[in-house]
Amino acid sequence: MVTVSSGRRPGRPAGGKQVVDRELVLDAAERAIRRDGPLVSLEAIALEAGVTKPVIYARIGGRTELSNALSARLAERIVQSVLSAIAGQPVGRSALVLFLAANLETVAANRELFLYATGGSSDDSPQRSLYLASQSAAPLAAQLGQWRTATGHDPAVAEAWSYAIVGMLQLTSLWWLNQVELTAHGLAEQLAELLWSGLRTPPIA
Amino acid sequence: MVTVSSGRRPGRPAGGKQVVDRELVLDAAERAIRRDGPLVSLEAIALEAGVTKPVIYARIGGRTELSNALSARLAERIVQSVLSAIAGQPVGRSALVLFLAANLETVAANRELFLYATGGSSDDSPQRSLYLASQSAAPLAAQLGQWRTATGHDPAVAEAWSYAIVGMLQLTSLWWLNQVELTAHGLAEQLAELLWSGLRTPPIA
DNA sequence: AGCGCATACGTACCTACAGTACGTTTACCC
DNA sequence: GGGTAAACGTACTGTAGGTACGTATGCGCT
Repeated sequence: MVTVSSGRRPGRPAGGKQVVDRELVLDAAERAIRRDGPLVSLEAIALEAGVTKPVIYARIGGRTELSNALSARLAERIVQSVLSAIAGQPVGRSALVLFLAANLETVAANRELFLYATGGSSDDSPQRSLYLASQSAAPLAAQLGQWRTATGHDPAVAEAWSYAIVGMLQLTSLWWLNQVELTAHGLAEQLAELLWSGLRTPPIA
Repeated sequence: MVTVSSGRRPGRPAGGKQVVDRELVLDAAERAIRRDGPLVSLEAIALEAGVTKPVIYARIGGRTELSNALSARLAERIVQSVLSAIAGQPVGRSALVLFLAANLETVAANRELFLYATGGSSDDSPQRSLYLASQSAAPLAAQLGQWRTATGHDPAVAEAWSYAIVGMLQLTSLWWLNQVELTAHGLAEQLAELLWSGLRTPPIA
């Protein structure tokens, strides 16, 4: 591909202000990902933002940081959505369903971004995947630990359990997004059944 | 980097036999990954195998297929390890612990390969991640469905549950590999507690 | 007002790597 | 013994991440 000319001439732009700030770059990156899939190039993102690559590097700092920033965005959307879904609800199975459904719906609403975040780039993505997961897992672990203590149980399992639940949601979402024969609520019910009651369901007989 | 000269001259090798076959290429790829991390180049793998890139393409067929083949290898090792661990065991919590521990131990024994398989490359890795997961999830779903039916429950949840369990193990493994303050058996116990009894643990009081 | 320095860019380049066209050597078969 | 197929390395192309450098504008200082 020929080098993209951005239509502007070199030099500081008239007005003395930055043409785009960090948030606008991330917005452009999201649009580019939605349009071109998880494999977008930095140049395509820069073009979408109306600037050139060095500006991306000045605002964000390379492909790794871009991936981290976008993953953090998605994680925060999920956390916010989940928090508002279970606000005021007593701990219990129905709250768990709300938690799971809110998570699934947010993922579906940010489909391309989710696919990008879960392994789209070429970086040390195991590390990033873990980083993304920890953003969701950390608040969950805090809640879980607190609840375990309140009900008289050992809170030591909270961290492992939170990663377990986040991992369960991650892969299940990926699977779900490629099959769609199930509503978010339907899948949330199935997962809630496993998480709340466990495999140890006694025989009907 | 300069083009790697492999020491051999062009032309069909004396003896008329292939210098390396598909399995040897995959072995070399594993060694290269163990040595250089998940970001190894195809050239480095070719060098490790003692051949050049076009041979890799002839045997395997590009980066995507290489990733798939390596992921399939890991998946099969995990499945085999798990099957031999629970062979002859009655369904129950202790069998679940064995299942989880065998899974974790195999992942730990193939650390670099696992990191490579869970997002190391630059391809459509969401698809590959799902492909890898399905290799573990499919047999699990069959067992789960069978067991659900045998105990008089709806087997429709089996597929979602199997992906849930595999995803749980995937992310938990990733987290565990970066912290190591827990034995495989210890973590397996914590996960078994969640999976077997669920969150609905009644208050002690 | 005019001069210098910091700021905010785009252009053009370098490098690395996936993927491929082509030539070269050996084996096999009639 | 000659021709074809198999097996392989060399050398190239395209693309994408990352960077050095030149250029135009704003701002403070004299």
